[in-house]
Amino acid sequence: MSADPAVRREIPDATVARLPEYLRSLSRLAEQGVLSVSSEELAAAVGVRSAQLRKDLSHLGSYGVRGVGYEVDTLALEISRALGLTQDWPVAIVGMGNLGHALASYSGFVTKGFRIVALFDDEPGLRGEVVQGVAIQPFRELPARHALDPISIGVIATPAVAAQTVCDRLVEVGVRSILNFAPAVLSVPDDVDVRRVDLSTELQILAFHAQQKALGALEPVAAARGIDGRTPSEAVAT
Amino acid sequence: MSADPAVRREIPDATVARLPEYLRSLSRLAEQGVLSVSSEELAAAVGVRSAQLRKDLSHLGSYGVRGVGYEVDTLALEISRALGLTQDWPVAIVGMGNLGHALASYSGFVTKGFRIVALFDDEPGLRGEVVQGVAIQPFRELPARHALDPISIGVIATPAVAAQTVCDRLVEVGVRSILNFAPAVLSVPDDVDVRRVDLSTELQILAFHAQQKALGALEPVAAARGIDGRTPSEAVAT
DNA sequence: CAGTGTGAACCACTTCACAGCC
DNA sequence: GGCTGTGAAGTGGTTCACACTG
Repeated sequence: MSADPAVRREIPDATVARLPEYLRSLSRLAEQGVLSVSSEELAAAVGVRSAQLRKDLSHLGSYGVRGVGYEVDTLALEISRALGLTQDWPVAIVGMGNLGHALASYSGFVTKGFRIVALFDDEPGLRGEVVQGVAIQPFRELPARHALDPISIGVIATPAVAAQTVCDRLVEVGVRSILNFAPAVLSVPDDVDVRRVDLSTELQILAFHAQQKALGALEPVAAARGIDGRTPSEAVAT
Repeated sequence: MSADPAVRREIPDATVARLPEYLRSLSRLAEQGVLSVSSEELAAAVGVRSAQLRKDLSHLGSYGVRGVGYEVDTLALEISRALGLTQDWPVAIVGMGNLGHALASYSGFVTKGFRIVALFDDEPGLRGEVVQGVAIQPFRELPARHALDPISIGVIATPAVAAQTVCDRLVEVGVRSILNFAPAVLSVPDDVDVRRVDLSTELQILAFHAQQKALGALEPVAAARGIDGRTPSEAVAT
């Protein structure tokens, strides 16, 4: 195996998942004119431990100053670079119901690196409607649209039944990154990356924790005196 | 202590996060009239390994039949029970923009266990609009609404700037489970459970993987120099 | 015998604690 | 002196492989 010294690959998935949070906090700090932060401060803002933050950042390289902290701008730039946000990612949304509209209008989209280049929906009533400067077109236009200006990321916001078909078409034209909001498991080739966001899954997880709390509460025995000051041992964490 | 023998608590978070997926697949199978599945089949449908599935299910109890598999109905019921879906969870949505509308209309909501009891938005133009049988009301009505029919889960679908205030009010009246769609980190007391769903985080994670793939692709010759890629062994996984 | 349930090995991530540097 | 960067220890989750059972 290789112990390549000069590399910055091999960033753990768990770290990658937190980088966007760090970036968001850094952007806010930058807006407020803050020039420098310590790992302690930034970690507090994001809601992680400072050791975790430092370890995460160490995967990107050494961008802090010992005894001082991190320069906000520099760190933000390095995280952006690591995430690939210094380049432009053309995004297409398929399915322009309420969710599709919400996504298209979502401010976070426009910000860093992402650019909506196409909106698809076969509903005749939506044909031609312009959202955020982009006109909704029938999904069959995908190949032509893609040929014109290649799509990097496809967002599926259709009903579950349509999701797999839409996904297949996207993969067909060459889209390799898919964000799926439909409650369906998509099957794709190995080289395609799918992430799923699902409301009902999240609700069910909340319900589980809520139930646990409820069950714990009516556990009379152990509560010798401690209903109030829960030991800081382990709160229900995300 | 806490070695309660008669309990089946202590389900790992990672398992809890997968149970909703299992449940969804089981429901689909049930619809198709399938009566029994093996761990192999169900795992394939969900996209996990069969050993993982069996281990997960073992945390709930022993509901399979050796040499045969799992009875679809029974297993679905047990998972529902474990997740707390056999009871009713009253949900309120705050912020009825496109996203709020999308969430309110989301079919997954209505299904198991979740019931929308209130929709809030201060926008005068939305006042009184009825979505899925529930009228939108000003957020200041929260305490009254909650007193009338307590809310278990609050969904925040407001802009980021309003999120913390909305969250504080929810916590104030006693809501202990919050699903946050706003791109903001909420601070809450220990006993409140917050889950965040964030579009731009997901996009950024996709962008990272896409970039990795791109870098890997132009590796064939240039490994000698500082560029380095990764071994082609394992593809980018979620 | 086919397929579950599970100890044990393995692996990834987190946390600790401190050396190193500004 | 203060804070980063990081080996080492600790924790939790996954995978293996097989004993067990209907």
